[in-house]
Amino acid sequence: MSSPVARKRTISEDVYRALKRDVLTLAHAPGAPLKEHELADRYGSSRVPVREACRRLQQEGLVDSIPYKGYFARRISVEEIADSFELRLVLESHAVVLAVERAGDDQIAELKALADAEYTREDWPSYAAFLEKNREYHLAVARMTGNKQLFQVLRDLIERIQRFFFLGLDLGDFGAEMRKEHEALTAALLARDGEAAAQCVREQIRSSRDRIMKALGKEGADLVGKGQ
Amino acid sequence: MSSPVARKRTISEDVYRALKRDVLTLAHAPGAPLKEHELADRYGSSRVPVREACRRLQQEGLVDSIPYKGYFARRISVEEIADSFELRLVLESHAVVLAVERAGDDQIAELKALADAEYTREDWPSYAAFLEKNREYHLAVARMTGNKQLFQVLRDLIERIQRFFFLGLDLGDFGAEMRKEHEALTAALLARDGEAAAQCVREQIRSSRDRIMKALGKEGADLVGKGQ
DNA sequence: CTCCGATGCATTGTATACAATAGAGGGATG
DNA sequence: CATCCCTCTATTGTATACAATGCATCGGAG
Repeated sequence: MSSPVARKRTISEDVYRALKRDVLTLAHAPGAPLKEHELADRYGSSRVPVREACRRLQQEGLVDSIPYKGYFARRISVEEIADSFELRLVLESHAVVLAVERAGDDQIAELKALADAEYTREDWPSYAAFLEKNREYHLAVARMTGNKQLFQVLRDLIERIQRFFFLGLDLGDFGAEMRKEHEALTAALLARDGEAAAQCVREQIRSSRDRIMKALGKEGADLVGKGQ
Repeated sequence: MSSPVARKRTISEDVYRALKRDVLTLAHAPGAPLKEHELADRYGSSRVPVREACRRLQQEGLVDSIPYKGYFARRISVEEIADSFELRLVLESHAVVLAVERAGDDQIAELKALADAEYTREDWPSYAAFLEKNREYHLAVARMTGNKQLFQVLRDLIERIQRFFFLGLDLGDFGAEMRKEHEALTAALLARDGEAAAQCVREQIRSSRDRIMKALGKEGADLVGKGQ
């Protein structure tokens, strides 16, 4: 699925990757203006690659564009959070059913290496690495469907959802829980039990959503919009 | 859902819309190189807006980009067709269930105006208009879910699928069939019968897919790639 | 004091100039 | 005759110059 030839590097591509990373991790806060010249300095290019990166991110739903006003890191609303998890529930619970039907045992076994993520609290890099590994796990499952369209849609969605976890909410300590959920899912996949796998995924997604929603209710009233 | 204020017009936005339309209707054949200067002439701008439009379409999966080689209207493969319809089946059959739960009677009633599309064979503009109206019907249903994330994903997917219908395949005469299917779906929605609505959608999508796949098998071996 | 409009500045939108790359074609060499 | 390499050209990638727009500021009118 990933291109075997090393893609030619362009500044535009580098800026896109860097800017996307920074938007996903909220290095650019939701709603913050992305000034072309500032970004050009930050990423070491001229305005042109910055603009191309912004346009791509706009199309991904990570950036808003207002003509003659500028680009802005997309705001996060409770509506977006609710909608995103609802969509993810549909897509991913179906994805695992397809994975059960189509993945090889070897592919499923590889998941185990991605299922053991942990992090130490109050340690941002560790937390970011944990989220990254968790995302890789889910993307690996999505890839196993063999459906590239589904994979790409789910990948983009999961990336957008990543942002919610960087809001600085107190989500409690969910490393251990997530690890158990991953192990249960991997087991269900290996057992070729689609319904059990789907159930795992549904629980996991609801659990993530509930953690965020609960934390939002308590402390996040000012962090996110109410969904215009 | 659509912004009430008239968005400022920029050349970049105009080119994006025009180029997208032309890619969707295969005015640019799958695989055809999109030369920046040519497009700039065609759409009456300089290369900059063309490049921005290409970047956006790249992110939508309608255009491929190869650094220092150029942009290309994305090729169509049987794999993409199969994957797209499989994904659409999941998304849209779930969407109608949500629509049943959340849409108002008035919204559903508005569907009737979009359900009566017809076309005359061998008449390209009529055919294009028919497909357009059909798409609007499905987008209206997607909108009724109230889930913007789902709507946008489904909209992009349905747009990509539109391309398949411009391949020039002999799909038979499906105007009447589609109209009946739309009426059945509208009725199911009004009756608030989610399962019946989902069944309608599944049948409709399978029917479309089968028409295309069957026609491809007969005449389209050279029109599309075999995957990868 | 408030409101309104003009003016200036910061920022984005667009065009163009220049640099880098890919690919084709041709000529020398074995 | 095949092969390699060089050059030349078409095309894209990037930087920069200029135009258009939005916004804040300031000054005057009421």
